[in-house]
Amino acid sequence: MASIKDVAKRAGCSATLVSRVINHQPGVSEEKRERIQAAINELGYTQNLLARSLVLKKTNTIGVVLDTLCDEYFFSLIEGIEARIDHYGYDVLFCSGRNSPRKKSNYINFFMKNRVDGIIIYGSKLDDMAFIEKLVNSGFPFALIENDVGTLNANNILLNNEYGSSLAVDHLFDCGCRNICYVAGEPTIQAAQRRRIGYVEAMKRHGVPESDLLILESGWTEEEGYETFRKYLKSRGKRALPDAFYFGSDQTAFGGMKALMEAGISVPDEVMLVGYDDDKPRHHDLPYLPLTTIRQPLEEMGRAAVDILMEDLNGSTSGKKKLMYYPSLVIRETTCRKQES
Amino acid sequence: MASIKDVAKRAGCSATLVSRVINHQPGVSEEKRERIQAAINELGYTQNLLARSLVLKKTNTIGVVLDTLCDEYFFSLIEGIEARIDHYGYDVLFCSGRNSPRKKSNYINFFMKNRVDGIIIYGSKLDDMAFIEKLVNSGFPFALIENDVGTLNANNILLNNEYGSSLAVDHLFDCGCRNICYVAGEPTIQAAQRRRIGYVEAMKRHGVPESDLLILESGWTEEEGYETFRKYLKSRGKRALPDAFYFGSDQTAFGGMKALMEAGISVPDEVMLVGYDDDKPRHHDLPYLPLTTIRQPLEEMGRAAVDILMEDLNGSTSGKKKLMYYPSLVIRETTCRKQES
DNA sequence: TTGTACGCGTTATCAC
DNA sequence: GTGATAACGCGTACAA
Repeated sequence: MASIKDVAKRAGCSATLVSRVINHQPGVSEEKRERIQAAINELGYTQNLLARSLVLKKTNTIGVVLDTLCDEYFFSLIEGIEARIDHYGYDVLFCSGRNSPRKKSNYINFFMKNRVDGIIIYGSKLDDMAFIEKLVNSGFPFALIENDVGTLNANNILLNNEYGSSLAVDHLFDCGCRNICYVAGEPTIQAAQRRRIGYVEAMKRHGVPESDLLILESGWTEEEGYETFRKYLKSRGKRALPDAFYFGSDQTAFGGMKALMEAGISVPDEVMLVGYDDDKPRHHDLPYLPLTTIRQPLEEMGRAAVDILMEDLNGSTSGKKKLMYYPSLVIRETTCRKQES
Repeated sequence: MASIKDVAKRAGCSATLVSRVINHQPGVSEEKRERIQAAINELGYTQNLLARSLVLKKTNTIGVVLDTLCDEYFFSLIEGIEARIDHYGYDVLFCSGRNSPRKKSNYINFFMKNRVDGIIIYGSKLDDMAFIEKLVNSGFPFALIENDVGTLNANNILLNNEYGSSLAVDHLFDCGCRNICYVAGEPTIQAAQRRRIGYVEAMKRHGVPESDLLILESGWTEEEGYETFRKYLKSRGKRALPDAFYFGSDQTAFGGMKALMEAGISVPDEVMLVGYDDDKPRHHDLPYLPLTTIRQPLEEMGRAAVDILMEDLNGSTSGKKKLMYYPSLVIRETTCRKQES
């Protein structure tokens, strides 16, 4: 690979002038500029960003670490990040933790070794907390989405999951439901815990004593939801169902819906369903009913993450920022206001 | 940020020893090793990969450039790449051209400036050919998926689109269809042209004269497919439909299916449908019929791209490699063998 | 306008 | 086992 010196030699000048030409800086005579440009073309020279960033102590790049790249759920977030980053003239690099905390922290470490100026990290399992703490102590600029670091001094973009649960429960009460079962999942995920707490609080607010609460434990995939509901329906026999199920995740809800439909139970007439995430079914072999759900403003959060990180990078603000976003209710066909009888 | 020299000073030794410790190399006394490790922890030192890669002339990283990160279609490809890359101990960085050829070439240029050791590029619009040529001439290691560069000397992983079309047409003939309309789209996409050619050839092989061929032009999104079919159905009035439609893309097929169902036309009884890509509907508000389609071995291609690139990087082979993959037919519910009458 | 000299943080070479 | 030293390719004071 041709270096800046090779170009200089060929153009018959010093590397300084070549550097100026590459970076569109003034202070080069037209004649030299042309000769240098010609030499660049002849040699097929490209700037070595490694060396450049090394001396500049700046890469003009930010890294994004997600749990996986293969989940539609992240599309809005990615679009938000991409849309906003151009505004700052930065490049974005994405990588995936492939659903492994170890891989994820590996990639964060990779980025921290001066490969990027700042990192945007989505979510995390609870057991990553030690890692997050190390990250905070390192002083490396980053913004963390959907993982509450509490009092730790970090840029933190959060979603109010308790509020989401209250939206769901309130809506179901509006629809005339009283006996609402929560389908919980993945206790290692922070959001899952919060949604569960939100459910309990909302039910209590509606006057349901905690001892009357129904909670079904399930994994958060469609398959697990399906299995959970098959067993649940089987074990109940002919006993009456709750008025409604509120699922901590849409995927679980799709699985549950499938099991209910197969059992001949009519949604929303016999039982109403509310999910969480505004996600889509992964399978398409069934006529899934459009699911009432809780939507998170992911695109907006992606843009905010970029903005916050850039502020941090430019040192325009001193402290770290915490932002709280609120989800909204999306009413579809698995819930409906029942006729007053 | 603490540098290797800071660590050396604190540990009371030279940078050389610190380097050995970081890179797990032998030739350091146990005593020094411990003192260095302690200094590293106290200073919160992290290796600067920029400097390391600069001197090593190697980043141990490959870059992947896709048209977009927000399309399920790429999931298998991404998984294939990720699954295989670990085998080589490399890191992968993804970035998206955001469906803009300019952005895409920007990112390729970015990667080429010594940020990665090699690049995997998916697809391309036909008008990128000039850019591809530049890329080839640069000598930078890369593998190009789904874009035939012809005689250009490049690692090229291809899909036989003509073969896919012949699978579709043959299957429809098997189902008793004779009058098969091809729904073409996006002439700027190489694959679209090939599929069209494949359709024409297959029909001719079945004895249908070229002048009898039916081709409907349409964009490749679901919305465009829907609009195309609404207009088409309207303009035809009561005249008979073809026996079948073969779509150059599943998305178009979903749109067409929607329009057909709305018009009260029964699939597959009145008309059969075959798509291409083994894609999923983007919308879920309709009970889409599982679509018979042509599936591409994207995961395998992703793995192959990594393998080929690594061979190239290690210089174990001299020339560039060309690989041709063949799609397969996936029979679902939009086609069926009709009863012999 | 132009060139020299130095430093960025790292690793490899070669003495000791 | 240990430590100078040079080199990677670049940007930038500073001097000319």
